[in-house]
Amino acid sequence: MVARRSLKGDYCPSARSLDAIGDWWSLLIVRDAFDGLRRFSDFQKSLGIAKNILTERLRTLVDRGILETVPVGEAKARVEYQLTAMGRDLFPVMVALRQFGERHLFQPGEEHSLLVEKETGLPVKLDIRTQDGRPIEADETVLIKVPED
Amino acid sequence: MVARRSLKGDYCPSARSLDAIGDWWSLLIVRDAFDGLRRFSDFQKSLGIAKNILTERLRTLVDRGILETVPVGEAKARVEYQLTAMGRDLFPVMVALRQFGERHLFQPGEEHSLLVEKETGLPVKLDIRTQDGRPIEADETVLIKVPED
DNA sequence: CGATTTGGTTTCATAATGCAACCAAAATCT
DNA sequence: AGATTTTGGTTGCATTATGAAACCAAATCG
Repeated sequence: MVARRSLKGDYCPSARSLDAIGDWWSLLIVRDAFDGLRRFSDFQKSLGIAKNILTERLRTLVDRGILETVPVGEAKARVEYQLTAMGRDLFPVMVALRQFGERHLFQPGEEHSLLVEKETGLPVKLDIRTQDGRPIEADETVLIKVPED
Repeated sequence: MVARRSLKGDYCPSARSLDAIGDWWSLLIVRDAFDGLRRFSDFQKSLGIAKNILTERLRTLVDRGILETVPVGEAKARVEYQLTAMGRDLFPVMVALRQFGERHLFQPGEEHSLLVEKETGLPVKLDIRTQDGRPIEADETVLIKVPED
């Protein structure tokens, strides 16, 4: 394949994000981490991912600061994986993907999962707003370039 | 590689979304489409993607209803690609990815692009709220299962 | 009308991924 | 304690996905 190009140096923040978590499995691992999974075997069972690939993905997610290992029990040999603060900041990405899926990728009445507020049980909303709080659409926005200092 | 598993049947909306747009190039193509790119050669120049892969990705994005082709000029042979209504609904995903990147993947003072409101030039915000408008964090939410009717 | 650009397709080499077998350390059972 | 099972991987091999480059027909340009 000649090694796919890294986007780490791209000036577009979306591109860099995809570089960090945009491969096939990484976001699914992060989703499971948000669901509370912590052990190698948990991820493996949940995703049906090959073990060598899971090993590699967990390693790079740790390298990139999205997951961290915590020793389990007395021994330092066995670890669990949990989201870092940076990893938890992927929450809006997960919610955005979820809402797109809910809206467009399910038949009406089809069984699916739903993200709700713990306290009230009501579905959460995600929206894009201006600084003064007015909801805004894509065509009312534009991309500008912020030069280096 | 033995053909990676499709998530089209997964009950998790995030998983289905990733199935639709979660490969290496698709979201970058969608990002460029939001930036106004429409021609094969535009995407090719912007992304540096191999032409055969671009062909395949454009085709599946059209198949999945995220892009649509519009004939250009008189001839039906030449087409441009534009986002469908469904495709435009990926806007929050793009913004969420962008904001994560801005926050975590750039050095302070490093050059980057920024999404702003056309009218005011002010950066847009994205946040997750309860039904009554209170901003909410991941740990105040929980996933429930919505059974089929 | 001839040359160039656009929008691909085909071929080939290589990297990424999956599967299955294997293994050491930890945990559990007797 | 010793035997057995589970956990958390690693290794080797087969296959798929991807990229690069060559090629090509139709549209466009001069």
